[in-house]
Amino acid sequence: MNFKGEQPMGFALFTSAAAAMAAKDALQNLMFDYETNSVLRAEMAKKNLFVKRGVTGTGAVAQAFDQSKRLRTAGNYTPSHYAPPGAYGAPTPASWVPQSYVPPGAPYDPYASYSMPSLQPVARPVVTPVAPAGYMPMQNIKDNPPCNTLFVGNLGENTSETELRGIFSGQPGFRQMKVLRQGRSTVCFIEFADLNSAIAVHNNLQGAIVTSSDRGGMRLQYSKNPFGRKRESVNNQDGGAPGVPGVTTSETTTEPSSSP
DNA sequence: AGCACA
Repeated sequence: MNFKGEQPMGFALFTSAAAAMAAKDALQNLMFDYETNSVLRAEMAKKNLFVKRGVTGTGAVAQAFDQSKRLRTAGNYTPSHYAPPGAYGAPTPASWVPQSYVPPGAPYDPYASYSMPSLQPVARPVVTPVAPAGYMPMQNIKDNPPCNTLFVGNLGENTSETELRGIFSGQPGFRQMKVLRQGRSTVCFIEFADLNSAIAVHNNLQGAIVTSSDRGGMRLQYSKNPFGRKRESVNNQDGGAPGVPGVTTSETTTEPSSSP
């Protein structure tokens, strides 16, 4: 290899430790330069990336700081502002780094207005109160019941299919993707192997920025018509009788052959 | 603010 000791490196912040580990495994040993046979090596960082959101509004570019450097330079550092690390697993006290910094009076929750009553209590990543780099706040007003296929909206007309594929094809459970051009906007369908994979991506990549799109973050919804699911006739065993579906009261129960 | 393909 050409590099000796001085190798380029980078850090990426994920919405949850689980998501970070999934990405790490997905990208591990990925060959990113076929000419030099350069292979990507991914590790969990020793410290969490501290991300500060720009103050100027929607177009502001997020800036990332090394948490350790920030701790060194921070003036009045009040640990009382830090919340317990929630679902990140019990960290050893020695290596514990404050995870959820809540700016006093300015809590920021990109998923604040998002609620899905029909969602089953599946493990959702703890929402980071500060937007990660590369994400935009995204309102997801109307959504469909969770299924294994995601609908991607808020994509500009010249959104690169290659970029979308790069974003989604590495996600756990990814099956296939279809891009649909609709005049001045683009939509995209992604099928996953199972419901949980779709839910994870729906939550983790909500509002993620697609560079080739000119509309900021993408909107992730569950598809109305999942991949490969034909509209199947539901269990209608009552022969299509209108009104009350076959309610069986104790009085009307018929014995098969009570007569001689 | 837009849901195709089987």
